[in-house]
Amino acid sequence: MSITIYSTLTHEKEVFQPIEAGKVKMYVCGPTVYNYIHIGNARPAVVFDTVRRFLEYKGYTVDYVLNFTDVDDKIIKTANELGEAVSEVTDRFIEAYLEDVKALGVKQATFNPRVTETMDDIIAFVEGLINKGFAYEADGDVYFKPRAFDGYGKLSHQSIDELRSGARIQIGEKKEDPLDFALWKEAKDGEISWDSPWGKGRPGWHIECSAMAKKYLGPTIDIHAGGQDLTFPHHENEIAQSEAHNGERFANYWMHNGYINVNDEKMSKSLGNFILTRDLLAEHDPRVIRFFMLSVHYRNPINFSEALLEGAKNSLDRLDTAVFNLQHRREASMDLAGDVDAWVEKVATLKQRFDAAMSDDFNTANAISVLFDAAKEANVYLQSKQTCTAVIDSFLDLFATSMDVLGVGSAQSNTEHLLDADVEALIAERNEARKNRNFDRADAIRDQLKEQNIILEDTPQGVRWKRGQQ
RNA sequence: GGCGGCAUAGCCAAGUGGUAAGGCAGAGGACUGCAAAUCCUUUACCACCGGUUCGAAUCCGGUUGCCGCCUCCA
Repeated sequence: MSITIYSTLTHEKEVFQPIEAGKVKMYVCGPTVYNYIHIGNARPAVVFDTVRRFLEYKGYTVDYVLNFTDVDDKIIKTANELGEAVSEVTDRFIEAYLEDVKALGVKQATFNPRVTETMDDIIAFVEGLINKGFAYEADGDVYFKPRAFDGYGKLSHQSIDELRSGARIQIGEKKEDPLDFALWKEAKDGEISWDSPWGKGRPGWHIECSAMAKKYLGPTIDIHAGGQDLTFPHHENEIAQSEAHNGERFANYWMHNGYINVNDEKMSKSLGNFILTRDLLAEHDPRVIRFFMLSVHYRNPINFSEALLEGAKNSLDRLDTAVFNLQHRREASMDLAGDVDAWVEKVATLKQRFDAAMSDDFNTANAISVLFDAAKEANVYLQSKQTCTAVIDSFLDLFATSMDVLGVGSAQSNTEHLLDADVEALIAERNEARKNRNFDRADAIRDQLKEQNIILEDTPQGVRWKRGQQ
């Protein structure tokens, strides 16, 4: 089954065809590291990690590049305010980013390049653009001329003249045209800087991604991704720089995720209405946060609230409980003939449906609904008087692999840890009491254990237990 | 002003031509000593008005409302 991807370039779903068979070159714009990330920043990390996981599940080798912008105005400002070196600030927040994102189940990128470590490539890139006539030096600065690049505006679907009316000329600008944007900025006094053919300075924002993508993935990449707000100007400029410089198509598929909103307004650092990822992680199960983000298609906005997160938790509980039911019942199952094949076939169909949903522009919302159907089927099967290990295993395998694709793993088994001997003794005593229809005593024991956060459940296959909510 | 997106049950959310998936919450029932878990049943004039079509939530035009980009932003 082929995978389709909605590309911002065409506003259509396109069949995914990698440049190189079996391989995917993917570039995701990473954070500017001057602060802890909020959950809006976490969404692309989670979404594109899921894209990557699915591609890997389909057998592709994915080269996944996520850059860190570790020099920029805001970083310098933050460093000055804190009285720290730029590198102290960036090291700290890069580490924090990686921690946050790891907690959310995001796999490590193949490469995590930093601007400050890619300076030679960036400078060479800028030189190349000047040599080809797409850029010019102006008193220590270097600017790119969008008008020199045929096709500027093709990603954001704006014509160059319409853009022009929105552009502003600031006093003291050295630009020839208001549309021009900086590739290199001359250093101000005392500012962190690098030597270049144009004097001391540092790169503009957009050039880093063009240089890094080329360095780590080559002139043409398969998928370039990022938040919707990067479409213009950032990605538009990247295309212009890269295609002007390399003379070939920059990226085949452009993916942009929607925002996380608070009260239907975009969550952003500038609006100040953000929720820090680590604050949320401190109070909620990371799996729930990730599941919440994936319960909506990645291109649609998500409205955030505690109530909605609670709903996501309850939903995920249903899947976890189904897995728990399967695991528990597996112990009492056996090798059976009967309608085993029919059930295994049914599970295979569910798996195909999951695949189909994910193949359709990574429709995680639909993929998750398939898992709920699977939970229903599994529970129906578990009502059988006798269950077959092979069927249960096929269900368990379905949940394990598909939840791994979504990056929500299966919940670690609640019964992983053994019980204390005296708890075991109490359970035994309760079983005896129930046998003798001494329900007062049985219920007292159940209540007592509940206070220790151990929940007892009587099933036809005997009593089972799990840890309650903490 | 230019460009783009969205409007589906109490809530969340899929669904691009054939009379509306899934989850949460609610109600009723079954099962259970009681619970839990589970199963069954139950809830939609798809923002509004026109049009195209045998047939539209889905396509076209218009209206209203909300949001975003055009400036740092995931």
